Amino acid sequence: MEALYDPSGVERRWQERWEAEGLYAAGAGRRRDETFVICVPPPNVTGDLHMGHALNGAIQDALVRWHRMQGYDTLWQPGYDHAGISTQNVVEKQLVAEGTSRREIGREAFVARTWDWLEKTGMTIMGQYRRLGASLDYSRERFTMDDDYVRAVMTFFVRLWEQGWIYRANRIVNWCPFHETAISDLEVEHVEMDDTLYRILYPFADGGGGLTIATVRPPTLLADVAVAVHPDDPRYAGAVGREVVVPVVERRVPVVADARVDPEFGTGAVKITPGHDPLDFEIGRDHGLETLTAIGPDGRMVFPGFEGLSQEEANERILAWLTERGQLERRDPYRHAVGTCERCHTRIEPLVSPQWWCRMEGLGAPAIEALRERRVRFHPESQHRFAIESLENAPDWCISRQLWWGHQIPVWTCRDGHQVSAWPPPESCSECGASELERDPDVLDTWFSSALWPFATLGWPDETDELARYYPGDVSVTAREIIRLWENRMIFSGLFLRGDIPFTDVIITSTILAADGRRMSKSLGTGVDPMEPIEAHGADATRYGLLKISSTQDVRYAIGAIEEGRKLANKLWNVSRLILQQTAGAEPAERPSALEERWILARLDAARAAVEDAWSRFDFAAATNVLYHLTFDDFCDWYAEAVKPRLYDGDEDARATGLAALARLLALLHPVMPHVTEEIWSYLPAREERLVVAPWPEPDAAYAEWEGALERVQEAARVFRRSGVRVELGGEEERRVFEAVVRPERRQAAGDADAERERLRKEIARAEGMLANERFVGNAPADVVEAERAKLERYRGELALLGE
RNA sequence: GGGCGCAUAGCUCAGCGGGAGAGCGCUCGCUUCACACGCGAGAGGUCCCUGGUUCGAUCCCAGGUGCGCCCACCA
Repeated sequence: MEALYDPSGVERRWQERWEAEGLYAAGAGRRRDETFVICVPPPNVTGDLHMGHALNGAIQDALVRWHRMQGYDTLWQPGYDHAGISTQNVVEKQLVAEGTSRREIGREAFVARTWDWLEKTGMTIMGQYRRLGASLDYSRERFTMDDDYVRAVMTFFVRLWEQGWIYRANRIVNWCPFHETAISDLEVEHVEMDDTLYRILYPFADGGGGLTIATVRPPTLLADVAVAVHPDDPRYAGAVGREVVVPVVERRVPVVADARVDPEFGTGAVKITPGHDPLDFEIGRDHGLETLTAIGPDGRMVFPGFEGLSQEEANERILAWLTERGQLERRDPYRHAVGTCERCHTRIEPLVSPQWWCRMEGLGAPAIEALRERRVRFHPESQHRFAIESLENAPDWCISRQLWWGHQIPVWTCRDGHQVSAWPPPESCSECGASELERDPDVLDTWFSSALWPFATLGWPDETDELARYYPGDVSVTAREIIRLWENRMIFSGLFLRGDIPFTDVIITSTILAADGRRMSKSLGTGVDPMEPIEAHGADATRYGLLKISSTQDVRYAIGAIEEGRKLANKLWNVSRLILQQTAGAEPAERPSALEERWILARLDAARAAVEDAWSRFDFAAATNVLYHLTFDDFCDWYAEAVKPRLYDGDEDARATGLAALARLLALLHPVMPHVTEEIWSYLPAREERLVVAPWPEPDAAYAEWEGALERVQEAARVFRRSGVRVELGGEEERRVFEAVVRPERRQAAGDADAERERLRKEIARAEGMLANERFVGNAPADVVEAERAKLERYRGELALLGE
C-alpha cells in the first residue's frame, strides 16, 4: 500500500467491478425480506450532472448502501426524463443555428432528429452518477419515452378521462412566444425588470373629461373592453356605468366596478384586457365582457391595422398617437417582476387558448389525507406543511403543450366532432362509428409522465412481480422547487392508480449556493461542475464534503469540506497501513484483552448507534461528524497510538482485535466513502465478500460498559501536555496507555503549570458557585448537579497534584 | 406581496436552557519506524441589537436590523 492514497484509479476500478459483479443490482446481498426502494429523480436527458445532483446522489447512495449492508432487498432505480420543452428547446436552438427551424423540417423529422441527437449525445448523467460511486441498478435504466412507459402514460390519461377528471377549456394561459406553447404556472420564472409605467387618458364618451389609467403595456389597449375601478373609490363614484373611449381604436367601453382593482396602485383605474392579462380575463368573465385579441401566438401583433408589427413597433405607433392628442399624461420608470419562460427566458405572453386541463379539486384529496396522517412525511417539517398547502390550493393543472417532443395526447376527434380517448389507439369513433379519426396534436406536460415514475418503471400498467415487490418504495430525495411539480403529483397519481402512496419519506435537500452566496447558475457563471472536485479529491471526498454541508436550508459550496473528506480518506488509508503491516498472518477476531481494545470496541459501537440515528433522521451532516471524530480522535489518536507498541511486540490479541476493529470502522464509513473502504477491506484477511454487501456491524452489549475506560487517561494526558505534571493513574493498564500515547520521553518543552493551575482555579470557582446556589441545586436535574460535583472533585484533585 | 429560513472564531459552519465548539487559515514546537494531506501545543468570540420568561439564556418568547431561498395575476 502506498503512503499517499490516490483516489482516482481506485475509485474507477471499484465502480467497474461492483457493477460488473452485479452488486448494484436490485436485491444484491439480500439477507432479509424487507425491501428498500428509492427512485432517482429522473434527470433531463439533455443535462449534465450539477452540484444539486451530486448532493442528491450522495444522500441517496448513503441510504441505499446502508440498507443494502443491513440485508434489505434494495433497489435504486435509475433513468431519464424526456423533459419535453427543455429538450425541444435544445434541439430547436440547434436548428436555428443551422439556419432552419422546426416548422421548416416538420414534426416527424423534428422528432426523429431529437431521438437521433439524444442517442448520440444525450443521456450522459448516468455515467456521471457512476463516477460518483452511486450504486444505482444501471441494468434497469428507464426513459420516460420508452415504449412501455408510453403505454403507462397513455393509460393514466385514459383513466383520468374515463373518470371525468380531464376537460378542455379556452382560458388564458402562460404562453411562451418562442416555443409557441402553453406552460404551467410552475414553469414561469419571475424576473425583476425595468419597465415604463404609462398614464393614459381615456376620455368619457359623452364628453367632460375622462379617466386616466396606468399600464406598462400600451399595445394591449387595442383589445381593451372596459376600464375598472374599485367600487368604494370615491374618486370614481360617478364614473361607474359611464362609457370611455379607448384610444387609437376609438372603441366605447363601459367603466365597471370590481373589488379586485387596487385603488392604491397608479391612478386607481385600470384598463381591462381579457385577452392579454390573467386578472383582466377573470374580471371580463365576471362582468360578461367579450375577449378581444391584439397579439398572436408568436408575440407579434394581429390586430387589424397592426398586423405583423412587433410589440415595440406597435408601442411606438400608439404612443405617437397618444402624444399627438395629449392623452399620454406621464411616463415613469417602473421596476417590477415579469414572467419569463424558465427554459428560454422569453417574456411570457398571457394568451387565451384551448387547452386540456386536469381538475385538481378532489383528485388531490387522498394525497392531502395521506400527508395529514403522516403516511408520507416531508423532511424538514416546514416542507411538510408546504406540501399540504400546495395540494390544498392546487389550481387545475394545464396538461397540454403545443410542442412536438413528448407524449402526444390520446384524444381523437371524428368528423362529427365526437371525442374519444383510448389506448391502444381506437379504430373508430365510439359514438358514431366513424373510422376517420384525427388525433389531438398537442403533447402532455413532462410532469404528467414523471408523476408515474415510481411504478411505471416497475412495469405498470401490467401487474408485474416487481411492481408487487418494490411498490410502494421508501424514500424520495429532491430539491425544494420540485415539491409541487413532482413530489405531490407522484403522491396523488400513486394513490389514484395504485391506491397506495409511492414512498413514506420525502427528503428535501438543501440548496447549494456558490461560495459567494449567490445562486449556482450557468448564466451567472457561478456554477461548479461536481466532476472537478471528484477528479481533484476523489468521489469519496466529494460525497463526504457534500453530506457534511447538507444540514441547513441554504448552504454555500465549500471546497474545504471536500478537502476534509480527502484528509479523512488519507488518514483511514494510513492507519490501515499501520494495522495491516503489523498483522501479517493474523485473523480478525474480537479479543479485547487490553484497555485500549475494550475502549475502541465500545467507541465503535457507540459511533455505530450515533450514525444509525443520524441516517434514520436523515441528518447527514451529523453522520459525517460522528465518522470524522471516530476515525481521527478515537481510532487514530487514541486507539492506534495506544496499541502500537503491542502490535510491534506481536501481541496476538492486539493483532486479531486490531483487524476486527478496523473492519468495523470500514463498514461504518462505507455508506459515505465506499471506494477507499472497499479498497482497504480487500486487503483484510478472510474477507472474500465485498464490503458493499457485507453485514452492517452488530452491536455487542458487553462493550457498552467500557466506553468511559479511557476517561482518566485522557484527562491525565491533557494535564500533562499543558503543565508537564503527571496526574496519578490507578492501574498498570492506564499507565501503559498513558506512556504509549503521550510518550513523555519525547516531550521537550516544559509545560506551563501556572497557567494550568489558573485554569483549574477558575473552573473550581465556577463549579463551587453553582453548587452553592440553592435554586440551582433545587431546580436542576439531579444528573446535572451530580456531574457538576464530580467535575469539582476532579479539578480539586488535579490542582492538588499541581502542588496546591 | 406571501411562505420558509439564517445571523456563533479571519473563512465555512455545528451546538440550541447549566463549562463557547469543529474544519480550514494563523502562531509556536516536532523529518517520533501509518500518515508533514502528519503529530503536539496555542492565539483568536459583547454567540446581530433591544426587551421579556427563568435561579440561570448563545439556546425559549416578542420586537428590531441585516441577509438568503422558494412562491406570487398589483396593471
